[in-house]
Amino acid sequence: MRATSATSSNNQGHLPAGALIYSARAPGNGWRLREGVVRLDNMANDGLATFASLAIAGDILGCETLLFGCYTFRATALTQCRLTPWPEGPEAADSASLLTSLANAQQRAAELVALRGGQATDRVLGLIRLLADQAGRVVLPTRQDIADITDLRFETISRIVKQLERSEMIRSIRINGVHATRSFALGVAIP
Amino acid sequence: MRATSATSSNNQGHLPAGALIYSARAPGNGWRLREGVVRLDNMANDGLATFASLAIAGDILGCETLLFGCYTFRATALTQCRLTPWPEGPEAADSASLLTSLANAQQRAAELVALRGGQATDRVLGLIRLLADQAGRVVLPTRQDIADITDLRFETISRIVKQLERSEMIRSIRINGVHATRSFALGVAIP
DNA sequence: CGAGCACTTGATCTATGTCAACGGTAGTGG
DNA sequence: CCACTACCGTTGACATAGATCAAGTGCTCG
Repeated sequence: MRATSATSSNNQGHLPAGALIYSARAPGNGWRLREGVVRLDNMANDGLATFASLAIAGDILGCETLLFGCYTFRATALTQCRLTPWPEGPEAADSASLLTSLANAQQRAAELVALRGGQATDRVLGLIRLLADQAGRVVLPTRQDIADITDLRFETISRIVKQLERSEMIRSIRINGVHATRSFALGVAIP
Repeated sequence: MRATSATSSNNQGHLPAGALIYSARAPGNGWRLREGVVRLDNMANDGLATFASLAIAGDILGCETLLFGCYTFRATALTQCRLTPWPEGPEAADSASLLTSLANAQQRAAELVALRGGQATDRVLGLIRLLADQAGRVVLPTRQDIADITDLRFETISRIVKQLERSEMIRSIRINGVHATRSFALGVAIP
């Protein structure tokens, strides 16, 4: 783990959870995230990574390489991901498509802000809802990754997830190839 | 205060601190923020405003109106602001300009995230640095607005600002027309 | 000069952090 | 196929940063 790169050989842009997608300050191209969840980190000079942002299906990653020639953040896959190169074909520099991406980015920023404010339980629930598919199924990142995203501690996340499970807000399900403690179905409809 | 709108008569797009720029779900056009700091809020159905995002000089506001026909967030001026309509002239739907805005938006999201994590003092200092001009001068928003941005309480902000002043990290200065408790110069260089 | 905010400050409470020990899962190598 | 081991997650006991509650004080503007 933590070795594969999107530019390396991979099966049709599929990357496993935990994989490094690209490194900060490395050269490369942009990507469209088709499936999965990606974590972006600011890399301090001393090599310390601090959570910077989140990308979910549909988002554009690394568009800044078109401007600066290299990536600003480090990107790692939090769940299994599928990426395709961006810009591509006629969609390319289409300004209508860019406008949509800009509006999406501003919406995503607001969602991220919401995940870092208020009660701990609400933050975790907010993230779970953000990551859930239409059927209410989620493959959660590790407790530590959830903690980094919500600015809480992994022990706190562990307690909250367990409590949500006990109160039947979420229900553990098994998905092949996914760690037993990470796949859930929402017990209640997404509001 | 809290009454003027950007679309109303105003002197050359200048708005005073506290002014409403536009309301969520209202129709209108996009804006380029030329000077000042703007707060964006998510408006719940019950009229409750929750902080969603921050815009600083150079940012584009309300670009989603081109897609949806109305604003997603409510925008209010935290300091005196100057706005110009967007898109405008040749800059218009230029995809290079949109790409820059997209990269900026992603950078801004990361900065916002950083303002909501870690020690309270670091968050406030981070915001002060984000808002300071090149000379290290800042007109701070109200304690309550700083609290909403950093997800702290205004009493906590008050204590922290006072402590920064006493430890000479910041120094109060007087600016005409600005409340005595809000204008500061950084006592230490911006790292 | 007086009213209304915005800010300051003290005392106390509590949600979450911290530290520590242990348990379970899954990947690895014999 | 099993044993080993490295993570990852769970749980308890205790500490603390910041929240909350409660008076004040001092700007600004009318």
